[in-house]
Amino acid sequence: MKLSKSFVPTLKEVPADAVIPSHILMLRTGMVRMVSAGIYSFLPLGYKVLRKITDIIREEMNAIGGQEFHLPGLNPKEIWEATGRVEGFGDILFHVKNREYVLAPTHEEIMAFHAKGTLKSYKDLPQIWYQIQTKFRNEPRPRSGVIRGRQFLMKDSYTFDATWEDLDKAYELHDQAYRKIFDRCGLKYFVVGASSGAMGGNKSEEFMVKSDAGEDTVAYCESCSYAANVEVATSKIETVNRDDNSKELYEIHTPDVKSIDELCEFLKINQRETAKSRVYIHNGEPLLVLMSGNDEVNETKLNTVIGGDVRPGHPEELQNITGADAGSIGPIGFKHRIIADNRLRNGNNLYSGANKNDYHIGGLDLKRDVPAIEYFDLRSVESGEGCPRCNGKLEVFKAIELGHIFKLGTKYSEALGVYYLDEKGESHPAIMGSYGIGCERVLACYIEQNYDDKGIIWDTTLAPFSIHLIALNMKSELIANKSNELYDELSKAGYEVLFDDRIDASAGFKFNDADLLGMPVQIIIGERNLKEGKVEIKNRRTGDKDTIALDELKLKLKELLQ
RNA sequence: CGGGGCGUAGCGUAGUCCGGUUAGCGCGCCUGCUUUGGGAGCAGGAGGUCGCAGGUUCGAAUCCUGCCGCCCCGACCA
Repeated sequence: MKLSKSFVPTLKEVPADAVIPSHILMLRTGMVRMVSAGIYSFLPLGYKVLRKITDIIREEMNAIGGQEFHLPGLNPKEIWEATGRVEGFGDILFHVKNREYVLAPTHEEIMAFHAKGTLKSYKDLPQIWYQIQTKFRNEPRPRSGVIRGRQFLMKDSYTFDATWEDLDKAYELHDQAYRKIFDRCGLKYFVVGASSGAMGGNKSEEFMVKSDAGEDTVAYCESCSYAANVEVATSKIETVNRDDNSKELYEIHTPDVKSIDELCEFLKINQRETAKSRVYIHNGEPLLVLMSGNDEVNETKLNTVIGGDVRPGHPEELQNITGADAGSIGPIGFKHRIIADNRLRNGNNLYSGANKNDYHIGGLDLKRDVPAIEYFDLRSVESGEGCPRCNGKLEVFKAIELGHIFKLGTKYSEALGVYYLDEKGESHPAIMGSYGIGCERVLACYIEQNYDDKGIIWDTTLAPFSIHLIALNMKSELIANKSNELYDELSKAGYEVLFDDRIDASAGFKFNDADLLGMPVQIIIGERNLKEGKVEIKNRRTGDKDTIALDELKLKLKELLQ
């Protein structure tokens, strides 16, 4: 492709609205342009890369027996009402104003609709159906460029099986296919076991990429690949001491001491000798949660453990319930349910609030003084804590979800009537699985992992072009002729070549554009070298430059672009 | 939906607090000449509903009211 005739609007300056590297670089390289919040147009260069990603996905899906569909984005609302998901999705679902249609945010319903009455016998199963289609979700806050959009491209597949064992196989096939896809795309990713949330169903795994732009926080162990969302992650930590002798309870005057840090400072003690109190309102009743030192209450874990409605108490409520303000609350004299984090189990000689402002108590023995206490895992793991599976250390960081595989079960087949007859002629709902990949996220994550201060660094697999041919001065007849000749020759040899044949762009301008666009190999045609029958070849990733004879070029390219 | 920031030419911005000529600058764009190994030089030129609507005023980018849009943090989220 000749740059002089192409629409590749690169930007020298950083657009004000872009913050994360992938967003900035996708705008600067002219891959995408925003139309509205969370709505992007893909320009030719960006679309070329997106196509390479979907081609890889398609190949790997076909390899496990997937059959590609093309489904409508516009869906009758009726079908969505059948599964209760008009309500389920709520404001996330886009509604069409002048018809009873919705814009599909995913396609379980439509796939099940097609399966109904056609997958009639166990002999028709299993099936793997997939599509690569635009989804619509009215995200309250689109962000990070293409990573969270209101309209986005997703590969979604759905499996229909007769038995749970067969579902396991379909799930396993997807698991393997996803690993191949992300490996081929050159991404560093990891896999997290997750709860399946609003999708309904049993087991699920998320394929994640570490990134500050991520929306999930995960704990990961480098040595054994343990990975879990912090909402469920556990770690190996030391529990608090239980001394041989329990002291008696005693009151301490602690003026203006509110936080655990202040208490530790005031009493010259370690935070593990303290029990922090947090008051929640659970189904209308007060609930005291005790944590060791500065450990934070993980509200997701709390919710899972006790169920129902939970919220932190308001300041006035705390005063009414305990007679004290936050910072002076404690378990002694608290007349409602008390639960504590496992770390505090059976601790004694602890310090805690006295339910009286400016007073704390010492000598607290949870076993003796709070007999009705219940222990649960309630804390969030932190970086540096021990991996629960091996002797490694956990790292806690933000991550982007690239793909998600679910064992759905029979929710949709039952709601939409996808039943088959088994060998005995008995009717059963088909057992479904659902598997998604965010295609633009693959692109954005690749860039997040492969850039430098000059621009993007493409590997050959996803690169829009493998060779960036730079003719330094197109007004020189020698250069113009030779570079055009090379362009034809390399194109015929099967290389995808981006030819910077712009007549008025200066050398430096072309170099910087080439580094920004980031094709794996640059071939630089300059007058000096050319007069000696030589060209320069540059490896974008390493920055290595070689001046080589023209007749060595093909060999060198083979070496660099294998 | 809560908090914060922003909206001036294609992009990046100054001016806004404290109202007063023709709204300034850099990049980009157009024309001509020169230049071509790391974002060229000179000369000339085009391009603006100052987000929108209303108000105050002799006079509004600037002050007031309402609305819209965009970014960030939080809440929410396959």
